[in-house]
Amino acid sequence: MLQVAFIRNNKEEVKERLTVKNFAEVDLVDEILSMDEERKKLQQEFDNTQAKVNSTSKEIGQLMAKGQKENAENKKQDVATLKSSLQPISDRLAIVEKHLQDVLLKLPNLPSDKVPPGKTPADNIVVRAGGNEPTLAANALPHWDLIKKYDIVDFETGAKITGSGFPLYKGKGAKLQRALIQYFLDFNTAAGYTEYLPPFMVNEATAYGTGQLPDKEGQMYYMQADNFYMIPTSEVPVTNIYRDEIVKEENLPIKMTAYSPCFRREAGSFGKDVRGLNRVHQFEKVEIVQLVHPEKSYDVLEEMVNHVEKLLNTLALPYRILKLCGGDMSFASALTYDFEVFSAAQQKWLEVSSVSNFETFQTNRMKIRFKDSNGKMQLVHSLNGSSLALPRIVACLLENNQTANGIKIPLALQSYFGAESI
RNA sequence: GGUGAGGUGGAUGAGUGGCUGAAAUCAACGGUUUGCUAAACCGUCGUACGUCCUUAAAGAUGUACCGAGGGUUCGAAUCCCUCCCUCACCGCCA
Repeated sequence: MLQVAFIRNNKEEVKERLTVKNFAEVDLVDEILSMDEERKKLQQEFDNTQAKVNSTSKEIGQLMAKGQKENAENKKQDVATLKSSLQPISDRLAIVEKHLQDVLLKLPNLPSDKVPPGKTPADNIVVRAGGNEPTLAANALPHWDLIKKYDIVDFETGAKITGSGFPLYKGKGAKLQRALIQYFLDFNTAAGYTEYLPPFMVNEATAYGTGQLPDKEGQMYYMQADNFYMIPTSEVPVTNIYRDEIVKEENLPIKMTAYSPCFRREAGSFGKDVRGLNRVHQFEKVEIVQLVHPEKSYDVLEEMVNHVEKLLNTLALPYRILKLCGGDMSFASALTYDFEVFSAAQQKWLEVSSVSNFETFQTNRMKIRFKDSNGKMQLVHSLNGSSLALPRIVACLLENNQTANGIKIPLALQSYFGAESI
């Protein structure tokens, strides 16, 4: 959520940058500012009247103490009059504040000035690429055939148990999940990230904090009886660890990592690109999150990108890093790098990580602040990235590493997996 | 699910209708003292939204906030209602 004061002071810039993100309702900015004006006027009126009520009430107390009952009764009348004039003001104020809040929640984050213009994924910029594309045998199979051949993921039974898009991993397939999770977590903690295992359901306040609500309401599984949401990523519970906290400046950066299953309804995204592990409703992911000093967030973003790149390199998969254009960025992000791996049998790039700087967009909602050296309150910046999401890594790994003698497990993973191949 | 006890500032904790935005202690910060550390002493020490003043910082001032939301009252941390959460015990249970 953007800060009203910032919008007030940078109106034209805000509009311009929202346009970069292809945000259609730029007029909301003017609406916000006029509502904020009204809010301030009402607040002032309310405060002044309330101040009179308070001081008069104090006088009444003193008069009562002196036994001047009649004077006190007169003052009571005064207060009653004041209060009746107060009611409509506070009613109106509540409406304006609520409306202002609702509209503010609709505004996406501003893209940073480093964001390239563009509308579709085709406008994203390839920053760099690495790894080597394998040359596969003529009879190479896509991963949805490989998982059957080796009997490691059973979609049909997953669908029987729950529904489509809920894979049932089996045998070495299950162990590969466990090995990847363990390996990723170890890799992250070695880089100074503290490991967490968070709740997999969150309440409403938490879902608002990271921006899932109200923007992505329909994308989360919802438990009506308890008003909980299944997490779409561990970013949600992990970033909220520090909600409503004032952290010490010297404790920044705060670096956290967590494994969790991720639940996504993926409403409206059926059709192509959903075969096999390419798009599922439940998947495993290891996430990294940082809360940092605002001056450092863009350096940290690069650091996180390098971290993920290093991890991908150890898996020896062909990858590329994209800087997302304005039109392809998520609601809450100011700058995002996507990582894609090349799935050789599908001849297709698959997204396996998204590393973003949210600046103060999330922390303003969550009120995660620190007191700077001048004693002023400032919002910290939040960043996160996948390190890494499993299904597409597995898809790519199966396809690219298939041989006549089975599927080769990358060296870095072998000690976790306990074998050199499937 | 049941019963009981609770939720007050960074922490402990006092506070049962006006003198309480909140005692006291600890922590933290600044200073004095000091060979260093420690101790002692002095001072500062919540957040948000406004207003005034100012180039700004600082300062002054108003309002709100003692789990959340309502209510009673001239006046609520304090009384009443609803909800949430924590702890203990019981029940159920991986």
